Amino acid sequence: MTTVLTSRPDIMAVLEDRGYRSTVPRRAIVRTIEAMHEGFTAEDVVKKLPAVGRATVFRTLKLFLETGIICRLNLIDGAPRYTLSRIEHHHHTVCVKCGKVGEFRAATVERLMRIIGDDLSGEIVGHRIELYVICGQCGIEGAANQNGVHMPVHAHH
Amino acid sequence: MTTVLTSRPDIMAVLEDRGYRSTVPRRAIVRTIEAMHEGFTAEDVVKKLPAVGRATVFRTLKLFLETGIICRLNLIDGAPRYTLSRIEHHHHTVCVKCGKVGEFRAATVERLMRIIGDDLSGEIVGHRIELYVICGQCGIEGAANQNGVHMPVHAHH
DNA sequence: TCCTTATTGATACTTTACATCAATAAGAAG
DNA sequence: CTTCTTATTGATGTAAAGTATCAATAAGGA
Repeated sequence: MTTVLTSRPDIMAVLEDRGYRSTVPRRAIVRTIEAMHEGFTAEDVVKKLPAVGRATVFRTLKLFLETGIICRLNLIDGAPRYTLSRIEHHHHTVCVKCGKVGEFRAATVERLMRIIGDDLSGEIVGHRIELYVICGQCGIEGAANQNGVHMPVHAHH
Repeated sequence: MTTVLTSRPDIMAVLEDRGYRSTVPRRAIVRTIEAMHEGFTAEDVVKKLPAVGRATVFRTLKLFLETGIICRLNLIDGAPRYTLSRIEHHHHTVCVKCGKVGEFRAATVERLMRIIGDDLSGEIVGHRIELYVICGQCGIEGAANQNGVHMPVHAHH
């Protein structure tokens, strides 16, 4: 169930269908983020592509977000993390040790939303579910271990 | 089920139990955020308490967050929003029109987590669920209406 | 090849937040 | 009530994250 990788449509084609141009910086950014599995930050992209202006990176990520090409996760701490949208509607797991982002789907979630919606006064227009996990790899590496990404654990609200 | 307000313990008492001092700025901040229902930003507190230094506000909110006294919601856009923790474990609704934050509990959610956890490789250490809604009031005020808080709707991931 | 206009990059700026550090005030002890 | 220790504060500077502006450039249709 974790990280179901279905085939993804060509990103530039999606953009062109919407009337956006296929430019050198955009193609570079697409290539870059396709190569970065398990999520990336805006700063990651800026650093990997010194030839592309900072503003352009942020503009492009924003465009990709609006177009649904990428997802954004606002973590408890640190900069937002992005992932390529691989499956239509999904939710995220974030490893609290290494920051790796995974995706999952669960029909149960959608059913749950409908149940909760009946109890609320307002109308539900969207939802966001993030699971904080200790990923397989970090679980193995265990206690004697210090990693880069810092994630406090008071994330359970 | 929405916004169950159980009685909340005295915040300063909680802090003192943990060895923190009861200071003038801290009491001022507690009073302020207790008066602000439906969430607040760090900047809200800064503006309401010009006598309290900016750094102190951020430090104190961070302390409150670590102590579990307040919750933090990283919205899609704009500054993080905080709420007083009124109930032990809960989730949030955010109005995409006015930004008001509500709280809810649902036993179904906890059950769901256990079901999903069985399917994941890692161990779940926490979760976060946010429902994006159009709150009762905003729903009534309807279309001919422009509010302060801006919230894009691509929030359904 | 030309022409229109979306897009870019440089720059400056804003917002949010943290680090530093001397000055202050909590509160325990006497 | 006074003294003493040290947590806490506020001013200041700085960092990080992201946006606004605008002249220069390059996409891509004609």
